[in-house]
Amino acid sequence: LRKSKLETAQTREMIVAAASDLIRSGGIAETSLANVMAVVGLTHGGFYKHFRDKEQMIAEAVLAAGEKTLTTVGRNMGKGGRNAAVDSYLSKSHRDNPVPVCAFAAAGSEMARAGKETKGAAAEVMEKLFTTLAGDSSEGPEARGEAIVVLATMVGAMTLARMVADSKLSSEILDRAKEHLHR
Amino acid sequence: LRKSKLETAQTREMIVAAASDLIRSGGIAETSLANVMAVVGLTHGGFYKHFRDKEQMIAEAVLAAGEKTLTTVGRNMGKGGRNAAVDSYLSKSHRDNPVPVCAFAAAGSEMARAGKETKGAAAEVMEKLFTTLAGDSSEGPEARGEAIVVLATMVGAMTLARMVADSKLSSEILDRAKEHLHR
DNA sequence: TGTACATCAGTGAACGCGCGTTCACTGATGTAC
DNA sequence: TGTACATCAGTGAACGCGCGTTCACTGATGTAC
Repeated sequence: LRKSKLETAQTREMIVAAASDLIRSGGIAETSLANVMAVVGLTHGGFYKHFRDKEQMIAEAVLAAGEKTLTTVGRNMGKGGRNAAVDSYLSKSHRDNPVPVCAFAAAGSEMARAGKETKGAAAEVMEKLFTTLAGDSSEGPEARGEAIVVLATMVGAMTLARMVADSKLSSEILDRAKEHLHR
Repeated sequence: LRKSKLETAQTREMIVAAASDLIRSGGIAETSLANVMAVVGLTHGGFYKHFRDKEQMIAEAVLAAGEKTLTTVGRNMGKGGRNAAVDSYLSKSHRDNPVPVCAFAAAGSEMARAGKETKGAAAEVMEKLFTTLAGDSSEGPEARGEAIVVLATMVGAMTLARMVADSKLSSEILDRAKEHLHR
């Protein structure tokens, strides 16, 4: 049952959005094509009318997830500067969210072993995040370097905080990282 | 063909060591029992004479990998203090090592979704690393908090550095993190 | 504007594969006498 | 110390399952006249 061009484009976007959610909640390996298509409400066979293979979808989903992170970080930067962005990222609600905002903390070590397309998408998102975290140009030439450190610390702290079951230790990690990154 | 108690204990250790290597090179999901047993030189059926299930082996392997990290970090702390430990961790050779020293950077996001035993092992390793990175007690009461930040930044920076294919950007991430953590 | 045909989004069964786990079996090790 | 038997480490086939991918088919959409 052929669909209109508009519907086809919408379906493609829905697949990418579903994959973006599943990656952030369960990582890349657990994001199966059958699950993605089921979320969209389609059967898995139709997947290949939209994508060459799983890798292509994952790469686009990483990009889409990145846009979500950028929007959130950008909004917080606008509201309360870098401290606000840091506090939001390292909050308990972000740690416990079943569908976290940041794909890097949710699937970073998998992306490190992913294919070219996925790593390219990750690099693209990372560069944009550095720019956003560096703030406006009045921040000086050190701003980019600082932004790199801020993102690395946030991703590492969130990953460690999610790795431990003990909530006291987990909170301690988030709190020390927040303190450290405040300026 | 029953083996002697000594041989049985050695086999078990070899399985854990093989799993530790495979986790650090390919993560948890890609570490299949058949691969682990093949590395040891056995067939996969015998696995269950040593472990209840995959989870138990993974948890022990995380602990074993942690001991490796602790030894390396401890040795570098002794030789050149925290700066030396940071430089070694964030070196290009650690980034490019097919069997990296640190399981947290290699499989952190997978550990965050792992079972109780694995997360317990991760927490145990983490506490020991905090103590080692805090140095001797002359460092003051801030030492533990600093150690937490140092580990989070190292794990995050290494994960980000491995995620990008562009080696200029990857080196930039490692260098900014090293600079930042030096004291 | 209406008709005839080509296109193609989506279906659902099928493929080969690797996974974790189970099991009957083998024969050397460990133990009881 | 020697013998008889129980134990159990390791084998290799088998299991059910979910994976990514392919394919013949359906029928609405898009296009050419």
